[in-house]
Amino acid sequence: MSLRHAILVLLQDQEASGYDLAREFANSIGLVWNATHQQIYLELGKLNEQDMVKYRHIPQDGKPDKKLYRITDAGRDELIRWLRKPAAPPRIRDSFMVKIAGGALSEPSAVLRELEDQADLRRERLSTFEALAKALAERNSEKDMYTYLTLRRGILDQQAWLSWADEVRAELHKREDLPTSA
Amino acid sequence: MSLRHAILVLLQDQEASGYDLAREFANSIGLVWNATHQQIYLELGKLNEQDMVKYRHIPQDGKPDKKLYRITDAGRDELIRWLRKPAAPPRIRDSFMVKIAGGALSEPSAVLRELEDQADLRRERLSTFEALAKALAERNSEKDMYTYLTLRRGILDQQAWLSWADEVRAELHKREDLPTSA
DNA sequence: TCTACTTATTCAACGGATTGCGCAGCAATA
DNA sequence: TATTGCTGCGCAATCCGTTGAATAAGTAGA
Repeated sequence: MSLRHAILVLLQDQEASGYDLAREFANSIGLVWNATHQQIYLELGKLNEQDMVKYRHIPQDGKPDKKLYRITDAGRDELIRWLRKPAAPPRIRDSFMVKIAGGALSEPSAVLRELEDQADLRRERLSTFEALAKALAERNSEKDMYTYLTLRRGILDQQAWLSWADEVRAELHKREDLPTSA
Repeated sequence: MSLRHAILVLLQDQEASGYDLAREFANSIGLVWNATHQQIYLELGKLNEQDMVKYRHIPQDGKPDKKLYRITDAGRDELIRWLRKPAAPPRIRDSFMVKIAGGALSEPSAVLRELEDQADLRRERLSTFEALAKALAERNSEKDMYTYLTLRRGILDQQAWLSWADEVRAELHKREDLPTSA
């Protein structure tokens, strides 16, 4: 659980609606970790109940009304408290690892096929991230730095996965008698 | 959701109780991804209802009775079906990324301190994994291979995180005027 | 003109995961 | 003797996350 804190972080800078947050999410942390708008609205509701945020109701014409949320002092306190509290590193929860263990017992070639599919996806993601990171690095602004670092995290993660895939491929070919190419 | 499939994979080899599975989990996939016994018992219950597994009730003296679960044909079918179905790569859900974005706005030094704490943890985990992997590689048995690959995944993951931490450290030092050492 | 997208919020349902608790008895150790 | 730790199972509550859908009105494009 840290979506609530992610929201509080984003609200530190400016007032925003749930919709705004959903978009901002998609452009920063969400590049790597996405949250749906439902989640965000839900969390905003809870934060409001707990007086971590408050909102102004803004009637609009042409567009639907919106609620502009702002962080409160209680919210800022909670955020700081959370920042101080050390967090446990997240677990890897990759179903593909299960497939490797399972596939070897039934269909090794199917696992290899999926390995290649996943690798393609990862390579694609990698080049997307690299392009975005390059663009951000050139602008070199203070505000973009966190987005840049987030992207770097994503990049290193893809690279690590791809290296792992190389090892898995080699191991499987070594053990089974499988063709060298797909 | 792939705990159910992880369980089915483990049950392919042998009959096991929930307790056994919890332990096996801790020694293979669970090195990297842990599941609690509650989750496992719950999942076994559901799998049983759906006839994916069946069990024999084993009375014991000295110890509490146990249920030895075995995979059924329906379970094996389900497993194969799942193995064939391509899965989406998991998202990175690391609250530390949120902290970086948040900490810079309030207390950069606290974030750096936690970065080092996390790095220590990761380094520890890394050397544990490396020791285990080395031992497994020497035994070089067919059955250990999947555990070995799982460990390699964990190792590469820790290394990637540590590289990222180096970048974060460098970036933060570049921007803020902070001392070079902790 | 009809379709599709954007802005904006919310409800409902389900399933997965975590936390906390309880029961039960044996073995080892402090 | 008292405490801890291991084997073994389970319930209940809560939370987190995903999917799907509904409502509502403007605007851009085929």
